[in-house]
Amino acid sequence: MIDLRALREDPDAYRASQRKRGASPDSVDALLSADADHRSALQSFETLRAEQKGLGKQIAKASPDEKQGLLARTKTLAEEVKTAESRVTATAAAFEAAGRALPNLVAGEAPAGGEDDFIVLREVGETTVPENVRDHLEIGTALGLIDTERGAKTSGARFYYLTGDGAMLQLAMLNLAIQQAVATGFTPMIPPVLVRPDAMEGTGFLGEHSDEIYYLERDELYLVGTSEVPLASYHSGENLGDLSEPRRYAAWSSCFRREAGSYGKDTKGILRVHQFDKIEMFSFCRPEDAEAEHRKLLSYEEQMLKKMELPYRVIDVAAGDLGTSAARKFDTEAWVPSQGRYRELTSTSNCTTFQARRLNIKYRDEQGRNAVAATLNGTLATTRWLVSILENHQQPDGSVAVPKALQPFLGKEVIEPK
RNA sequence: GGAGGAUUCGCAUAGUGGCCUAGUGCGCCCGCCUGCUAAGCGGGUUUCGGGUGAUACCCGAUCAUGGGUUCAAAUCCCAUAUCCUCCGCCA
Repeated sequence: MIDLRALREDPDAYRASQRKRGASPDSVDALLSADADHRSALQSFETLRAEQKGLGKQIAKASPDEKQGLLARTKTLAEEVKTAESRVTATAAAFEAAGRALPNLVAGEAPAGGEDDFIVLREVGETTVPENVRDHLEIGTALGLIDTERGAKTSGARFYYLTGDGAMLQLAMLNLAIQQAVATGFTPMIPPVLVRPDAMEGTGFLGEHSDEIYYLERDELYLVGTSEVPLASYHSGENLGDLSEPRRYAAWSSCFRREAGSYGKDTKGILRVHQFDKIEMFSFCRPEDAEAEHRKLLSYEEQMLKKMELPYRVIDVAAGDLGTSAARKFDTEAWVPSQGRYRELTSTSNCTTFQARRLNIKYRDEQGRNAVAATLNGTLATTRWLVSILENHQQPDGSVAVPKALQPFLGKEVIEPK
């Protein structure tokens, strides 16, 4: 949800933001007129209601004779109040719908354009394609780390088992990520992954992503596609005090995605699956600190990538490819030798006050007034990372070298063929 | 699955149709008093929206949520949600 006062003050900024996303600025004007309708309906209702309350007080004190006269007038007034109120309800619904239709104001620095208009901020590490390169599925199958056939037998396409050292490798990576997060001031969390409609709605996932979400109809619960949902919802409806320090959480969770509309895309291996595990960082902070916090989340992601000894690049995602809630987004993409290109491993978004406004998350500002907080999220590790780890660390003899940082968890330096 | 109870300001509670402009206590904020501290005294303190740019003032909404009855609802009626207790079933 957009800041309406800011919108009224400077609608052009929002029109420009829409154009930058490649979306129509008409939705800005639709919201403005819905807002005006709603406010005028509110005002006429409030005037009538004030009159009704005043008369009610007179009646309470009036003598029986006077009462009769007053009652005649209040009866018609009651009708007027009722119609005015229903007009308020109707305009409010239209206004809310228009409000939901407008995505967050894009940050000034974010590049304009669509999916392909990102800017590469930096490339780190050397990308190589080994001779006789094998993809992660070949490696994983040969070493007994990944079993997609039995995954399909049990659950269908895009499901898999991680087995033996494959399971250990993932646990090692997730543990390392949590450890790093705790060391940098995050509170570790294991959140619920089944959530109610209002939690899903509040984080904005029921809009553009609704096809992606598993829904348990009998129980009216959604399976989360990311722990961003339960983490954002954690403080919903709360006032977080002065927020002089950001509140940071890092959650481990399984994530579930239907991958509707991705038929034929990345069908091999574990690059795109219905269920995976993830460590997600989430920050609540003052709006003025959000940009610096965003940089921090990005730097934590890069730290993890370096610990995994992966070549990667950082991109500044273009406006048209931002989510509804994001004002700016940085992705990191790791090198995948078998494909000869970079693939997204992490994504960090600055949602400014957009998400928190919907979830009603406040803090107390310098003047002691309640104000809307900012929220940010970022990925610290996911199952997909295994793709890049296995492929970049494959060795000519068929083994895979374990990154140094994971060796203590795994108890070995190399995963050897059996 | 079944039966009961609960939901009121940050917390605890009072409140059975107009006296609610929601009381009280705790907490918190401001002040007074006082060698210091504690205590005591006085004042303030739900949240959201609008007038409106404004910390003042005025208006409206807000007693879990949504409907209804009424000139008038925290209060009466209906539905729903959540929490708690108990029973049953299951791991």
